[in-house]
Amino acid sequence: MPELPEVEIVKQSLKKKIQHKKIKKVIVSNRNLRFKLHKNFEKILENRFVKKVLRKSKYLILGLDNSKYCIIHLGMSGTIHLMDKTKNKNTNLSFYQSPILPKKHNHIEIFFSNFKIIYNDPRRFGYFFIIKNKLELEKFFLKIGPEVLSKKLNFKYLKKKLINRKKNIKNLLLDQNFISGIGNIYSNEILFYCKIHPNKIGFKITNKEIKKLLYFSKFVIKKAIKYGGSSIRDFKNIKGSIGSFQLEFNVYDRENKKCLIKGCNGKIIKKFISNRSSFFCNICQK
DNA sequence: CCGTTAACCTGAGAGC
DNA sequence: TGCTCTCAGGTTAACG
Repeated sequence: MPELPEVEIVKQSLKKKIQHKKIKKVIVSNRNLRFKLHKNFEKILENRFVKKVLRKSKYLILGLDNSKYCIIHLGMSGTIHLMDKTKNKNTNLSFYQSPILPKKHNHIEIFFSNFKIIYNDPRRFGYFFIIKNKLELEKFFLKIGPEVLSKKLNFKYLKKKLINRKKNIKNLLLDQNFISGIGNIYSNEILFYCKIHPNKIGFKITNKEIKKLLYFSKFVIKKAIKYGGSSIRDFKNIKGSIGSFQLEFNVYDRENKKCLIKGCNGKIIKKFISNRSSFFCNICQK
């Protein structure tokens, strides 16, 4: 269930482990992920060197030495685990979820010389996608909105995109064609910092608020990366977890708690806005 | 084109 | 203990 910061952390640990390494073997036990796995998935990956490990928005990208790319989206419950052959020890690279993984949800195993990585995904909303070449990769990412941290996300872009938009700002922040990389946790946190009500309609967002949105969306995402992402729900079970942004939440999962702004007597409201839970201060956010 | 809703899945936790 | 219900960090097809 990762957003940009969590995917970034997975990328960093994955890169350290598999970049410049050769894929020896691939074993797939379930091809039915969000999208059916490529017919020749194993063949395409086997005996290839991983030249690059990248991340764009919420996607992981493995660049192979045959000019192909493997894009990975973790969906809501996808995690990547590392199994060391010699130590027979399982390390969860996606530490935002419990390291205990029921084997029945291990769908893909990628073997390197003395370790393997395992893709585990109970809900199977995640997917692996093969991209032919660099041009196709660029095309793929042109279809989604600018990444929250990119320079393409600027005042001019937001101003233009907000004209006549009747969607509320919470939904717009979650819309990957509007801005990519933000999910439910961070959209709530960003709007809290901006003091904008999640239900505020796009075209009613003022210039001053656009500036705040730009500043705080980049600020929150960068801060979350710095804290190693958010480890929620199972995080208490994870020893040695470095993801600690959940301790910095102002609104997410803080229903009925006091607003953390000094002097504000507001409390945090939980409300469903378009099927996603929204958390906001009933006084601060207008 | 735009906006909304339901759907895709499984498992954890709450309430009874 | 066990049943039923709701909810979960995401996306997208289908519809009006």
